[in-house]
Amino acid sequence: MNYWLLKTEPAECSIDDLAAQPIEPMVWEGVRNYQARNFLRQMHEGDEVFVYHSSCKLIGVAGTARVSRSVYPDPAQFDPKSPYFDPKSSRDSPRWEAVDVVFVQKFSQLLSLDAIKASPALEDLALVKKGNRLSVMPVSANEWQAILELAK
DNA sequence: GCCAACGTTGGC
DNA sequence: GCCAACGTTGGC
Repeated sequence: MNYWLLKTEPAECSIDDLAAQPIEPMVWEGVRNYQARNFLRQMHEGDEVFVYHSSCKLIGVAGTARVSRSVYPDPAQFDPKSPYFDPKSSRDSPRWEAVDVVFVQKFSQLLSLDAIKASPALEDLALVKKGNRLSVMPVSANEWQAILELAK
């Protein structure tokens, strides 16, 4: 079992949107960065993920979800109406990947980016490394536990 | 809106 | 394959 952090803009897909469909999986589409895509490829069914709200007022980890379907071609890349459409991609050789995730929990209080930065246990978290803008990144087992503790 | 820190593109 | 120009991310 592995742990991950997925960034999302809550205006697009928030922890509340996930919570609103506790049974139906959410298609995690639109990742358009090769390094992030390569992490998607390493995700397995059952892996747990932090849902991180970015580009918004309350920045931080809002809750957790679980991978319910491992990697498959991102349907949005084939859809001309989608903002994630990629004309250079084809069904024969898709460029981009998606996974499905299902809601697990919303933290009673969002764990802010400030609190994450202030935690010595999280100083190596990829999220707070200088210049890291990946929307999909790995989280170690220790970091996973540390964040859960801080979110209590 | 600013801007640092990237990633991507395309001419050469 | 180099690299300048350009685009994007995302916190502030």
